[in-house]
Amino acid sequence: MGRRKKEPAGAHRERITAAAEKLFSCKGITATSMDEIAREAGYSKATLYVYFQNKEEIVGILTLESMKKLHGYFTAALQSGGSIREKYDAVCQALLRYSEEFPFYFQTVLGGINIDMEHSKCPKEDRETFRIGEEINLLLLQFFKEGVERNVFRSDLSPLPTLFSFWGALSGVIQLAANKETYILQELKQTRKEFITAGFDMLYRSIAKEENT
Amino acid sequence: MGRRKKEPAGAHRERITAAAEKLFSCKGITATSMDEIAREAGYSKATLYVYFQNKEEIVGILTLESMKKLHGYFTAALQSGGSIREKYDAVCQALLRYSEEFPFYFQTVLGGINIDMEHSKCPKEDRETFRIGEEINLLLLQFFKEGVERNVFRSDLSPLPTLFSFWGALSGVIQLAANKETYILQELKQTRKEFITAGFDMLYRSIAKEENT
Amino acid sequence: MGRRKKEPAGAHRERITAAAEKLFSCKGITATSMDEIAREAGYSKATLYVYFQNKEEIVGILTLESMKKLHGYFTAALQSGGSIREKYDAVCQALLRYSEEFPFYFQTVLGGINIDMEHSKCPKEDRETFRIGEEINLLLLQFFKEGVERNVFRSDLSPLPTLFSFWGALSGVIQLAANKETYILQELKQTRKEFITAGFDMLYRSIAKEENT
Amino acid sequence: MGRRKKEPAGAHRERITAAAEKLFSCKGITATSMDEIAREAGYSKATLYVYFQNKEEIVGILTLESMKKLHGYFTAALQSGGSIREKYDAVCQALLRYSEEFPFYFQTVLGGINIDMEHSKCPKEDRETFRIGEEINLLLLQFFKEGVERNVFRSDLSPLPTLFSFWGALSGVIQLAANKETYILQELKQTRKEFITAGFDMLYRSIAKEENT
DNA sequence: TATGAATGAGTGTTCATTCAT
DNA sequence: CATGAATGAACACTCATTCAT
Repeated sequence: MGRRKKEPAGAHRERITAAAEKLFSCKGITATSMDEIAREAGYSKATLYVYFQNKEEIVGILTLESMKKLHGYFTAALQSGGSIREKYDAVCQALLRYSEEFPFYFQTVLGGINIDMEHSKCPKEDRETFRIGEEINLLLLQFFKEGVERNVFRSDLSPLPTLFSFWGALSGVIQLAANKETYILQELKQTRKEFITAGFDMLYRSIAKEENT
Repeated sequence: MGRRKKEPAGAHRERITAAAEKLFSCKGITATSMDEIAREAGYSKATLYVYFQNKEEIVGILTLESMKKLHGYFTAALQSGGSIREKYDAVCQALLRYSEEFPFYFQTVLGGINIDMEHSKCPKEDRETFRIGEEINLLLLQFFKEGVERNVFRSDLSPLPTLFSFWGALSGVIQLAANKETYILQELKQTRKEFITAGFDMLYRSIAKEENT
Repeated sequence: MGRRKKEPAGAHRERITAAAEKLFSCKGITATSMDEIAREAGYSKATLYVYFQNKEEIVGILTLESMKKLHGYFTAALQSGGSIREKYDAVCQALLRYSEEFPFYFQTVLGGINIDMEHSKCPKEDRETFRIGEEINLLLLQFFKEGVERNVFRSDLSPLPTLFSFWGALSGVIQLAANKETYILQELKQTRKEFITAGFDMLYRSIAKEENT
Repeated sequence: MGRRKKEPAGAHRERITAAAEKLFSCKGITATSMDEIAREAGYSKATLYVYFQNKEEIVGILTLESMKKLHGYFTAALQSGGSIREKYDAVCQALLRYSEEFPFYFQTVLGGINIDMEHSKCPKEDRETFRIGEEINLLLLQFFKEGVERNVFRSDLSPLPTLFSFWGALSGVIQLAANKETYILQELKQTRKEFITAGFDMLYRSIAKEENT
């Protein structure tokens, strides 16, 4: 009868999420079946349902984890003392790194996080993901405002819309670079990294004051 | 029951692709079944396979069609006499319009068109899609060069990489605006159109000469 | 085999059967999983199999227990001194009470108890259930005979078949009342109890002598 | 396996419902899987879903069909000119016959038909089943009233509640007879039919005027 | 040409049960 | 004794695709 304390969620959950993450990265989320995750993790399919309620929960947990990492990357990028421009580069690199580590959540994060996230019905992982997303927005917003105060970023832009537009643009460049890597290499004679770096550079002008470009 | 009159096979194909397009736009490509397409088009499911090898071919054809339309939109946008800025706006609106009319091909076009497109194995529709994509690139490249020549666009940017980066950025803004419409409305107090227009504006600075912003 | 010096294993079994009974009453037998029983009882799922061979055994034990209760109810109903009619009412109320306390065993008891009950293969609980069922039959049979002797019940009916028919009829009325409670309320403007009481009344005439109705 | 030739529309549906009915009768509805129905009908499982939306639809159709038959049996029983008593017997036999042909719908009909049947959401088969059930009620109600008018049935009973009680009692006798057939044979030395007939007889007294018993 | 008929290979999910520790 | 871990077998349902006619 002695109730056990909540154990630090088992190594099983991690093995399973690791397998799922691997497959999701390769083939995408919907194209990955629970059967495949089970096989990859070395369990039977039924075992997955011992540790997770359903596929959605696995996806949700992985999305949350990725979001936490992204938050960490951004925090690190912005805490590094340095010029606004240096921080800008660090932020861009942070998002790039994230997109490489979590290609499919990158899409989800770009695309899917929706309205009622903070409201009732959805699983707590998703709500937490949303909350961290909001924190990230705040982080970047403060950075933008700092840039404006330091006279580096343009002061005629309203911060929040700019932040969102910029986020979209940055993600778009990264996504395109990922999707057309070979094409870029062949036609532009550039590596993906070179291409993206040039893209980040280009986008910098859209928010920087003229004298700082 | 109703045997059709003899019609050019093309008419059947068009009826089918029209039905498919309608459904794809509403529910997405993977969420649309061949059954539904057949019902919508007024044919039996088996008939679809008389006119198309498989679902992929239908998607490919529709992608090609959408690409042709995009080409048309861009051509029109650039032929309209006007300032570079006016053409810039027209080009942006063209892409926006395309993204609204063909939300799912927009993603495909952004994301999926791949390496061996010009090579052997893939269906000729996909190759044609690729070819028109190349033409679009050319179109936009000429516009960019014209802008540079007219001293409106920056001359320190290498044209082709800039074109691609910009394409990615633009698409990213449009995509984000579509995905987060409600969020934007609630948090930014902006309609999607307002948000996107501001985004296009912002991005203009990334390629325009300082004195022209 | 004197080996139960320590914790009475019976206590565990009781906790488990109590949990099972609670859930069976709420959701039905098949809709209740071993997982839920274990959770409700505060044990691990595997532990259930320490104390019970399988789910069937739990059901069997609970059925037996319910049968014992029914036996008790009938005994009490018949021991209360009183007229035949009063005892009749008490017996009916006893069955009604049982059907309310054990809705699912009621169905089992009505429906399922079968042929080879007294023979070899089936678990001893089921055999015991059967035996008590027989005792109940005896009890009711004596009551019927008493009624005949006292000139209250008709003497032209052969006791055993009448008993069974009557048992079926009574159960049928109770069952229908339970299943159509809402319907009865809406169409008949009667509560379930009122309906059932009237039903018991009606059925009384089928066995009572004319001058006693 | 082998492909079928063209057949009159609905032949497939009939083959499938026939197979389903057979299995439902043997093993019960929930214990019968779509796989088994398919095998029994000589189709693949997927084929079932060509002809029926889901398992529920099959059940619903079969329930409706059985209800129609029951309605027919009752109508025939009541149209046969004859005394009230003769009609009474015919009605009882009709229900008995129904219970033999459709043992599981018998249970459903006894038990499950519920409140909102006539309302919005449920499939049209279920609504139709409900409607026919209502018609049956009317039929039997008229019969009861006729019996009262002809001074054969007791006039002190309110018709509708009596009808329902009686329906429950009758069904209960039939059900018990079906479930305990062997037991009855062994202990009562009666065939099921004999037992049931005696039961019907017994129940007749519960509604008949004394002088008519 | 057009289709009615049919299905293999999945999909996520559930659950009673086993067994090493 | 108790359980954490694991699973085989089943479930209802889906869908792109095939083929005889």
